[in-house]
Amino acid sequence: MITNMKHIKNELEQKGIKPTYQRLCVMEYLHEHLVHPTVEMIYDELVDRVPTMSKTTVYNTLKLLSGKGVVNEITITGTEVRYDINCQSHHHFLCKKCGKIYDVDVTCPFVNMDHKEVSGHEIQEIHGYFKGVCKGCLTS
Amino acid sequence: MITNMKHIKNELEQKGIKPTYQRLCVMEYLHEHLVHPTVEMIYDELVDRVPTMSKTTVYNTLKLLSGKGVVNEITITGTEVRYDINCQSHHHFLCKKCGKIYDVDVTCPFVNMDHKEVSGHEIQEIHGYFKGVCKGCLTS
DNA sequence: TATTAAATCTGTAATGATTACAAATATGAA
DNA sequence: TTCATATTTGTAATCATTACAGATTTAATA
Ligand SMILES: [Mn+2]
Ligand SMILES: [Mn+2]
Ligand SMILES: [Zn+2]
Ligand SMILES: [Zn+2]
Repeated sequence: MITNMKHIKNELEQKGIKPTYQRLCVMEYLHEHLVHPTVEMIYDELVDRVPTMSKTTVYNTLKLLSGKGVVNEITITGTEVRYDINCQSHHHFLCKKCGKIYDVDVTCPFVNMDHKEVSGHEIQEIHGYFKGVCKGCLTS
Repeated sequence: MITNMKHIKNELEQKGIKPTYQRLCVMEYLHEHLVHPTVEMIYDELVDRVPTMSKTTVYNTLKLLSGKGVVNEITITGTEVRYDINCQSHHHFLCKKCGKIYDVDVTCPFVNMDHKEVSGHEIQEIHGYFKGVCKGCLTS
C-alpha cells in the first residue's frame, strides 16, 4: 500500500481538514506505523524530522483527526491512548508481557452485521479486544 | 440477591484474601453498586461511613482484588478505571452523553466458546463493548 | 498478658498522561 | 501591506494513579 503525502493531503481535504504540514506528518506516521502507537512514540519520531514540532500539536492533531473520524482512539491499556489509522471496525489483541497491540481477524456477528441498538441503547461504535500473551512472547 | 458481610467474608477467605474491614467495605460497595464505579465514587461513599478510610487503601484493595480475580478492571473510557464485581466475561455499553456503563447481553461466539488462541496469541481475557447513546439519554 | 514481627492502612509526595491557556507564528483575503 | 483568523508552540495546571514511609493493627509466641 503506497501512501504518499499527496494521497494523505487528499484524504484530509475530503474530510474538510486543512492539510497543514504537522497534520500531514502525523497522518504519514500513522500510515507507516500500524502498531497502534502512543502520542509519545509519534512525537519522539516526528520531533527528530521536524524540530519545531510540539507535543501539544500532536495531541491537538490527534484529537481533531479522531473527531473527524480519520483516526481511531484505542483505550484498552488504561494508562495511555493509542492510535489507529484503520477506522474500519476491527478487533485487537493486547499482550500483557510486551504491551504490543495487534490487529486480529475474528468474525463477530456484531462487527459484520450493522446492528443499530442493544438493550435499547443506540450503538455508534463497536469495540472488541483480547488480552493475553502474544505469539512472539510465547516463543521466547 | 442477598450479599451480606458474612457472604463476602467467605468469598474473600476462599480466595486466600484476608478479610479486613476495609476490604469488606469495598466488596460490599461493589456488590451494591453495579454501575461500574470509579475509585472516586467508591472512596467518596466509604469515607462517609468510615472516616479513617484512605483513598490509597481503596486503590490498594482494588489492585489486590483484581489481581486475585475477584473484581474486574474496566478500561474503556480512557480517563479512569472502573470496577466490576461481575467477573464472568460479559459485554458493556458506554454512553457518550452521560458516561454511564451498562451491562449488555449479546451472544458473541468468543464469549461463549472457550477459544484459547487467536492468530497464534494466547487468549486470557475477552473484552467487548459498545459506545453510543444510552436508552435514558435517548428519551430525554 | 506482654513482646514482637509481619501485614495492613494511612497521608503525602511524586509521577505521567492529558488539557488549558496565552503568546507566537502562519495563512489568506481585502 | 494590513488585518483577521487559524494554527502552532511552550508552559503551567489538572487529574488519575503510584511510590513511599510512618502509623496502626493483627496474630503468633513467650
Ligand atoms: Mn487496529
Ligand atoms: Mn459489567
Ligand atoms: Zn508480547
Ligand atoms: Zn446516557
